[in-house]
Amino acid sequence: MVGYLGGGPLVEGLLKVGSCLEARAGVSVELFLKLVERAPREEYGDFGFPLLRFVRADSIEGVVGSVASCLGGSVDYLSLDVVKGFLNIRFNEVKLGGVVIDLTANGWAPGIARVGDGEVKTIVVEHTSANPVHPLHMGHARNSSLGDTLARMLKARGHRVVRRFYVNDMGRQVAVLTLGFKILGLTPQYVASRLKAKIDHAVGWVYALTHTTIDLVLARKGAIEENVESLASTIARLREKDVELADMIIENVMKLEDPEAELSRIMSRYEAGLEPERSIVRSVAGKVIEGFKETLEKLGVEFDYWDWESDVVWSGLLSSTLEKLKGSRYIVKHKDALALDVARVAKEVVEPSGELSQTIRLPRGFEIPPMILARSDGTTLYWTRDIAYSLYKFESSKADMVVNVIAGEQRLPQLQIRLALLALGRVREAVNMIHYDYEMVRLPGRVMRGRRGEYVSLDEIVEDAEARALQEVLKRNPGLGVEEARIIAGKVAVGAIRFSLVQPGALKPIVFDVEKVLNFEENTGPYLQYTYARAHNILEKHGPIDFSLADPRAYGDSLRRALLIQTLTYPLVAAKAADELRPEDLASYLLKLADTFNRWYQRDSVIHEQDMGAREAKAILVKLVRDVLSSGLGVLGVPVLERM
RNA sequence: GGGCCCGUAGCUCAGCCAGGACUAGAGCACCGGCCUUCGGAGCCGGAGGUCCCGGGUUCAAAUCCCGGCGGGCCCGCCA
Repeated sequence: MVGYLGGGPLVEGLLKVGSCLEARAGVSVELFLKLVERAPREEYGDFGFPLLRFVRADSIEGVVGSVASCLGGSVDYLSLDVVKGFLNIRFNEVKLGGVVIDLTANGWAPGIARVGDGEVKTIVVEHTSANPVHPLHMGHARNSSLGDTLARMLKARGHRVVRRFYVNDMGRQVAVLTLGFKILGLTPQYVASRLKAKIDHAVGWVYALTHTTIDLVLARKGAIEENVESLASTIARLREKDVELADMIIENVMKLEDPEAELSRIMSRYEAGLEPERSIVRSVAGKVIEGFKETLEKLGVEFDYWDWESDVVWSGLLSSTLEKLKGSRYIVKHKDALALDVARVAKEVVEPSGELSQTIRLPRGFEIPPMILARSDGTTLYWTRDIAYSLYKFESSKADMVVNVIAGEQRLPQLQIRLALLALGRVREAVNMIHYDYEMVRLPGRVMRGRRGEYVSLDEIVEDAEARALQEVLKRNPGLGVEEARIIAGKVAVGAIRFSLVQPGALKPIVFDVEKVLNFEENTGPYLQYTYARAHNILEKHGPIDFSLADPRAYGDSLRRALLIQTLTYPLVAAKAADELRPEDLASYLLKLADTFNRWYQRDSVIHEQDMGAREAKAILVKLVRDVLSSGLGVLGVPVLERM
């Protein structure tokens, strides 16, 4: 079983019940923790476990009696009983409260329960990995928010976490961009200053213009199916920004007889490390990455490593991996190209093993197409490089697990990569490479298309949110200086954006709605930030807590009691959310906690409390809430604020 | 044509994986109260639902299975 260190008295109580249940009823502690849940009604107790699923109805009473005697006197602050087939656990709030008061006096605060010493893993989280050809947009924001939150959760759980960004600089997209800059013969810095734009935005403009013009050429030749008029109008729209530069790109691209051949040439020259492609790509993509960093920094997202796809090739890692693949018995020729028969890997390696087919996630009855490893001209494809990179992620960090935060549209290639790892005999890596998939953010009625310059950039969203937050802050705190208001507004904006992207389950399609992100009311990040600020200020007004005076009998009141139980559940909820990679569970827990707290403090004053024992006990409750919010918001990357 | 994801109040979502305490919960918007505050980004109350549809399994289905429908994504010597 996984450990839950430092979970506090409530979690320890539950764990003891779980281990007694394991000893006396054969229900594993793990299963117990999975199924135990808050009781829906107070009269049932605090937590319930559906024992009827595991034990015959007529023997339930006996089993629970046996569990109770197993517990013996080891925990005196909880009791068990049976209602409607559920094993119900009720905490004695006065005894539990007493334990908590002592612990808190000695510096304990609820945080994510940590795994045991022997269970610490090294986990690589690769996320965002946007193509360095245009600025980050809302779609990437969901990826970054999820990825960064996962990394924070796993780290708080006690694991070693390595955050990686994979720079895709070898694909056609970068080649398109390189063509644009080759034509211009200008640096991205110069273009940016001419356009008076942030550098990644300026590069994005060159990219969209070059790409769309290429497509126009191809469409006219009938090589691709795109509407010529709509391409032309996109070009006209983009051109307005800087007619002179635009015309250079447009005219020169139009002159190309075979743009596709030109792109291939650029790609293979870059793959070979030749100039000027090498310098152009590295400098242009490098500048875009600088723009990414600036944007991500605002959101509190950082990386440990920026891995360039080209380095995977130039370091020889790709060729050595390819050599190993060539030695595999699953290698085939597919229409003259070197390919891997991943369908056969699935049939021969995965299917016979029930365990593998669960983790590898094979779609049922689906013909998995062969995976082309190299074009007939010998150049490689991005997924071939991704096989090598996958191995690199494991090896360079000695990782036990790799979490790839990648949109759901890449499910098939991700599956093929896992199968390729199996073909190489790398079972451990295949099983421990998790595709954390999420559905993409869409604009109402259409998708965001970087190659047409159609997207809502993340910088714009952050700016809008900051402006909106600033209005709110100034409205609510007229006395605040503008500088301080700006700082606060920035944090509120980040809280709003990150929370809104992490709160819905990752598989829910999100249609982007500015108003929704800019809403700061209940069920939002700012609502939680506000609740934290209130809790903090109550404690400030209250002054230092005198723990020796705190009287746990004060926790008999039903809202206070609810708050006590709820805050003490945090270590378990957060640990489970981390283990299951479900940030949304943590988000909804925090919202519920904030609701309970807001309901309570408005009708049960702390600093006006006359009874000193109750006053200090209540102050401790506020501290528990504040500490939980601080931990939870920290994990979600929502900044905490003491004033707002 | 095949595969995968999603479908719960007008809107955004939780609950589904591990079926029972569900008389299906929140928020937004709407209606009515709290401007006598430990800061109203809050609190109290109201109204609002064929849990997409149809079968099946079960003592019991929003939850599991089958078949549809609707939306999205994928099935390329693109990334």
